[in-house]
Amino acid sequence: MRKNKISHNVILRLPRYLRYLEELRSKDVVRISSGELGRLMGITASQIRQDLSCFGEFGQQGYGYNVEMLLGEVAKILGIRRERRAIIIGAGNLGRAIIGKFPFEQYAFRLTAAYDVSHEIVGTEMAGLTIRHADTLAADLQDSPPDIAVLTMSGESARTISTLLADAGVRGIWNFTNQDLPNMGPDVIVENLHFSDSLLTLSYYMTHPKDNELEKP
Amino acid sequence: MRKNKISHNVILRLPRYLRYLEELRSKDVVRISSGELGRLMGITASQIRQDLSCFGEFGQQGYGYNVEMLLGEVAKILGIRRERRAIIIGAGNLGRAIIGKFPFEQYAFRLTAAYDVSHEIVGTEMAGLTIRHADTLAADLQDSPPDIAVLTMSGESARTISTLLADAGVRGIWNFTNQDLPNMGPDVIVENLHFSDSLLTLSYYMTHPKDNELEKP
DNA sequence: TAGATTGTTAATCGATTAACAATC
DNA sequence: TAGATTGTTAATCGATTAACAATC
Repeated sequence: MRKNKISHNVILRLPRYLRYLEELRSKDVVRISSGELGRLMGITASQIRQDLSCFGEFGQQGYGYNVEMLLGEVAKILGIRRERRAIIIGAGNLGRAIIGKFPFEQYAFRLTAAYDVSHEIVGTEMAGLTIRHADTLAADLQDSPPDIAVLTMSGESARTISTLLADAGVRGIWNFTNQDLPNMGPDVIVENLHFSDSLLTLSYYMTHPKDNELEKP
Repeated sequence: MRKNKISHNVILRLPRYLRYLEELRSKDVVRISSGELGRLMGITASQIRQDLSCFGEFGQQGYGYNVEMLLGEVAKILGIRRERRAIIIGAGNLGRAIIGKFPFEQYAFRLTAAYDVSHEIVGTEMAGLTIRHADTLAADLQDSPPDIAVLTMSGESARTISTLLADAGVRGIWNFTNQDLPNMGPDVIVENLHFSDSLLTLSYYMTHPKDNELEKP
């Protein structure tokens, strides 16, 4: 039975389910029970069944889940379906790493434009894209804005640019800058990837080893 | 009063407290109440007081918290104190972005070595570091291992290298690869930064706009 | 002093785990 | 059929919010 409101914790686990199911499929595993999957992932079978039940009934009593089918369902839940367009703003080292290495296609995204302001970078080609000058961004957005924008430039311009993007109809922002973005209303989803928050979490757990204790029965 | 066990949720909020306090300090704000800070951060005053009370008593009735002092306390809780050493493995675009731009010093880390396997990269200098060949890693670790290692190479070698690191006494791994690392026991803390999990979370919320509804009273 | 705001205890809310009837 | 495992309901556990005495 579908729940009305899906909790954030459930949503954060979905990509993990996807990863484990992909791994199982790559190993040609056909079926998996919540018990086995739970052991693999280090979570309870109950939690898996509870999580999945938010979205539908994907298993079969006495059998478990078909890996291929469940993978497809989780992908669908996560929105990996028909192609969406992405642009990236900032083609410095981080931007280049993402342009060159990140498997957008795997998640049904297509990177269609990249921007920078450095005249050494603008005009160069990278993974089939010619880097454009950020000054042309506003005009480029006029026609048909992309679904998401990836912010990999330095932080100062993050707030201005994200407002520009939101106004142009971009509905998702994947924010790698160290800046928090202004609230752009409920129609624009922002996902932050704050490197420093992550390092500080590591730092905390290294400083307080006790808190990391956990045992499995 | 200090709690015995600090919940993960509390720990994840600490870096955010740090960021907001830094911003307040940069604006020369001297004191802040839990109420004000809560309004700023979009969380309840209760939660802030509850969170902080896990670690000690940092406020004063009728006054609130001294920004400078609380900032110092949060930094201390997060382990930002005397210098710790970090090495980075992988000096491709992502590695270079981190070597060049990430403010390790701000978090009391000092980047002391960088490794790669490409002969085009090995030997080059970057932010004062000469990139070393990864083959020398094992030997380099003998003397005194760094506190943490940052994994920014491609994923295939992640498992092997992290075992090597753990055996050498590295106590923290900041993992940017798309691989999950093997369990290296309670003494080695792993912090994953899975780009794709983050993009999928964005994708989910863009696909299910309803779940993102939230209102403030 | 009066007003403000803390730290903490109690109440509420939500998430995880356990249990089990349904059924493949 | 018998065994296994689901989806779901109930029980437990934990986290957030509210309330308030203490006190600056």
